[in-house]
Amino acid sequence: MDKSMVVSVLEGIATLLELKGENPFKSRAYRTAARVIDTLPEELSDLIAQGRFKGIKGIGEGIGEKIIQLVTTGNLPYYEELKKEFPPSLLELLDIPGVGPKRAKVLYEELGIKDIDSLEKACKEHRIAGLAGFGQKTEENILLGINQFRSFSAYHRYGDLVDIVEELLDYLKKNPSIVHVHVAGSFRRGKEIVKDLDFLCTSKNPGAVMDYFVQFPQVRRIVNHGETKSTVIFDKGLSCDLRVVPDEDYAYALLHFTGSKEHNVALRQRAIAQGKKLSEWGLFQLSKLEEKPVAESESEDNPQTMQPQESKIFCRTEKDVYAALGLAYIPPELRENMGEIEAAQNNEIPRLVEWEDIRGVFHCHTTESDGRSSLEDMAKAAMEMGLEYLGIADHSKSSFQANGLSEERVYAQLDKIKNMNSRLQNFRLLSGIECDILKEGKLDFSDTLLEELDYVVASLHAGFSNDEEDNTQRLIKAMENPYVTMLGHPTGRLLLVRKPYPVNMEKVIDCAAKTGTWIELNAQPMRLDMDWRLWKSARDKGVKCVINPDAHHVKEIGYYKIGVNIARKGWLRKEDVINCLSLNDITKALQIKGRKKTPF
DNA sequence: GCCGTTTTCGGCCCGACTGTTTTCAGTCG
Repeated sequence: MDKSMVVSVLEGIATLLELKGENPFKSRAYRTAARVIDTLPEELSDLIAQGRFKGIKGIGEGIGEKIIQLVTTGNLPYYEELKKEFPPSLLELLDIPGVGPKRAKVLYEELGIKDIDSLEKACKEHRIAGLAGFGQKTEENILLGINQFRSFSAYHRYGDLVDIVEELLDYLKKNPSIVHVHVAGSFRRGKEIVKDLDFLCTSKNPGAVMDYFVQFPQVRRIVNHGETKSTVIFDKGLSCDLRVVPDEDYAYALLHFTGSKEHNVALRQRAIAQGKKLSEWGLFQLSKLEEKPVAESESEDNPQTMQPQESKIFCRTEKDVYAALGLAYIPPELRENMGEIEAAQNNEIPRLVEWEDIRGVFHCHTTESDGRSSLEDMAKAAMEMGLEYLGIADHSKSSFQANGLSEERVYAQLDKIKNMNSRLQNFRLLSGIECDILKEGKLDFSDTLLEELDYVVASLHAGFSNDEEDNTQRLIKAMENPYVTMLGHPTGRLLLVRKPYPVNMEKVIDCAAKTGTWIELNAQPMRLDMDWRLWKSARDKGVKCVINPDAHHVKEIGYYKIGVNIARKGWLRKEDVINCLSLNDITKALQIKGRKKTPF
């Protein structure tokens, strides 16, 4: 039993204890233990075998013994017994916003509700409002929560699909009868939310490819197993198609199945205007009708008296197809029919930023606040990834829930960073803070402290109201502070979980341009905030982007690559992204940035 | 269930918000 399985068992116990209404500190102890195990650099089995498992902070006698039992026997009777007390489907209810363990327990015990469907039914029959502690409003909110959950669960976050896409590509490439294979669809376009996966390959033996595809180990259900197209379902209801086409049609098919629909429609209209026809099966030159009249004898059987003749325009790559339409190559990320066709016609498609351009990142957390990796480990990981600098930005004191740093702890961390930097070569840790934006745009720390740091990320975490003007003014006020270098996750959205708080982004972007504040492209797969749809106009107003992983673990530093996808969707070039600057240049930029001269 | 310069019991992170209440419980971050 590996670490991640132990972590999920401990978290499962914590959830079940909450449902039971046990001492909340007991369930918290299990959550803490899960977190500690998740953070351990070593394998549990090694620690136990070498007798070094005792004495880890957060894991006492009780939980410690359970973990040992779990790791050595692969089973934990305590957990199995706990699970028997509630139907497994009851845990679904906790996914509904507004339903926590206490309410789930009451719903189950009083009304026998054990899954989302029965909860929805009870709401509609107004049986919820009568329960003690529940009212009409709660009933309405739960129903809204169910609708939200349902509408979101049909979609998947890009970042959550990266692994399975790579695994399936590797798997398909191992099959000798597959010549070319590519992921297409909205995943290839780098959309932050993806409904299903589309794969495309070429082969002379489609049947064998289809048989191989449906045997992919992650397949949970086969929906369709055809000759040239199959559909399967992975975990979490993720649907995935694979199509096989002849090798000579690959370019057209890849273009077609990459989309977007809107982009394809625009391309087809362009083709028609040029006397051509574009489909997934090819690009065809249509001959003029009068040149090829259909023979009279044939026309009697055919209501159409004229048959246009088609001749296929041979294209080996997508680039060839675009060229045949008089267009420069359009990268998949831009294919949203948002100006890319006009740009391609005028040869104005920019050279988009690539992840290899990134030289360092800001906004990373450590164990000092709510991160799960130490400062030392984060620095080491960043160096190993070939980055030149790593910005640390732990939470500020108002973020209690994230163990935000007090002034004293900020100064202590600053000293530690200076000390580490004195021993580092060709790499630098940058000292920063993710400073909470409080009511009325006040910052969580005084300017005196902020001035000491290399940079400041200002973020809104709590207390955002439903008043757009109020939220907007808070962000603006924060950006006007001369020590605020960048605005963190500007809209606060959590993809498929929480909508952005109401904020006038146009005003925020204008203020960023005016004050020279950088805007973050937070690359946490849950956030990807600011949205790609806003970047092009922000760029045109002179706003600089900073792609940050918002990493809470060494493994999350690499999230910046997902951020680069989004930056590309936002038409950003290397020169628009601040962290494409070398360590030398970033140091200079921070000297100006952190001490903005103009008072606002 | 964990922990200890408040040490073997008693506290454990804090505050906003909402909706339910008549002083507070549940949820969320």
